[in-house]
Amino acid sequence: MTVSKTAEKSSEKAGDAAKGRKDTAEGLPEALQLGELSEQLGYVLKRAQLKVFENFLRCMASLQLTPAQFSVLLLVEKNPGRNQTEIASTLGILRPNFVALLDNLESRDLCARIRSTNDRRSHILVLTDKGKAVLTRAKKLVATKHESRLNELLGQANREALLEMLSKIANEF
Amino acid sequence: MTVSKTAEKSSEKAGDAAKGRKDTAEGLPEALQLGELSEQLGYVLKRAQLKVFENFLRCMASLQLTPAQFSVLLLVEKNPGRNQTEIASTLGILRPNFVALLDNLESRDLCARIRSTNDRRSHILVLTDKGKAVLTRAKKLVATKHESRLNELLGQANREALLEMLSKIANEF
DNA sequence: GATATTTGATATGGTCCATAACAATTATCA
DNA sequence: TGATAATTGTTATGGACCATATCAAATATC
Repeated sequence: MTVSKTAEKSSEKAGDAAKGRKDTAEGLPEALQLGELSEQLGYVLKRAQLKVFENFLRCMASLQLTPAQFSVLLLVEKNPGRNQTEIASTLGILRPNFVALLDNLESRDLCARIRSTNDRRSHILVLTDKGKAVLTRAKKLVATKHESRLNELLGQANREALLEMLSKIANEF
Repeated sequence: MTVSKTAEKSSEKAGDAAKGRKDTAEGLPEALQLGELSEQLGYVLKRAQLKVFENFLRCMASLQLTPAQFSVLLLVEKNPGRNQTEIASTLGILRPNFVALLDNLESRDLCARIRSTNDRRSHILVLTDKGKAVLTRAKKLVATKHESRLNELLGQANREALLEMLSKIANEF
């Protein structure tokens, strides 16, 4: 490691700062200043996304559905008769990585691969009855526990505005 | 794989749907319907975040800085004299995972670890002169190429509203 | 009918994230 | 003071997610 002269000087200053920094009366260390970080959209976006996914997983704990799995079920329900490539690509999932995800859903009898009679290479995806039932329950959980809490926090109008802006970024950026 | 009777029936329907589905005049396959997915905040949030990070990396290609590395440099600049644990934890990075990240920055002479004289267990973090210079250039790139494009897309007022809502989610959800 | 393309699948490597464990150092407190 | 606990940086390790190359079977193309 090499530190230039001025860097060494600033490091001495840093040491002094560390020594001189006062903790609060309760003995807690002073909180760090986020500074420009709190203005960086990417930073705040990432942290918000982590919080939302975290809460999603908690709400779905009883059904054991991850966001990715939930999105697959939703998309297959809305688009019956599509094959793996189509479903995976519209979700931004690469075909190789989609295989294990589907294996999981199929082993839990939530979804089924069916050889297409038109093109015997492809597998058509369908929700099983259990898959439909689970998805229905999942939607209810998301609506009542997850999205509703976001409405509380932001307000209905703001939530819609947020969704619109994020869609714009996702589609046009 | 087991499919219930009704699921089998719906799969037949799915097969028919696949057979009956018309492609566009140009021969392109019909686009899938996102349906409720486009209303799921988590889904849109994740996609927007990926786009923003992707653009960030493109803007920073000349400086070879990832979002995480940039955030470390920003935080160290704003909080000189803090140790690894403090910097890492406020960024949500676990101490073990912070080591390699710092090794990288230090090997590029952007940042330096300095043994604290107060507590000889801890390493105080400082930006080197090169680190300060690179960070200055990075900030300019982010402002002119990255954040400015978001302003174009959303408008200044909307961008600020978006940031506020995301902060609320990140901090209070 | 020979060649190219597509589909699902496997293998594999990279990155990020999380936990356990360790040596050195410091804090606690009997 | 001295034994014990806690903290700091670090290593090792495993899991989740993501990306590429490759393959056999099936289909498309010409």
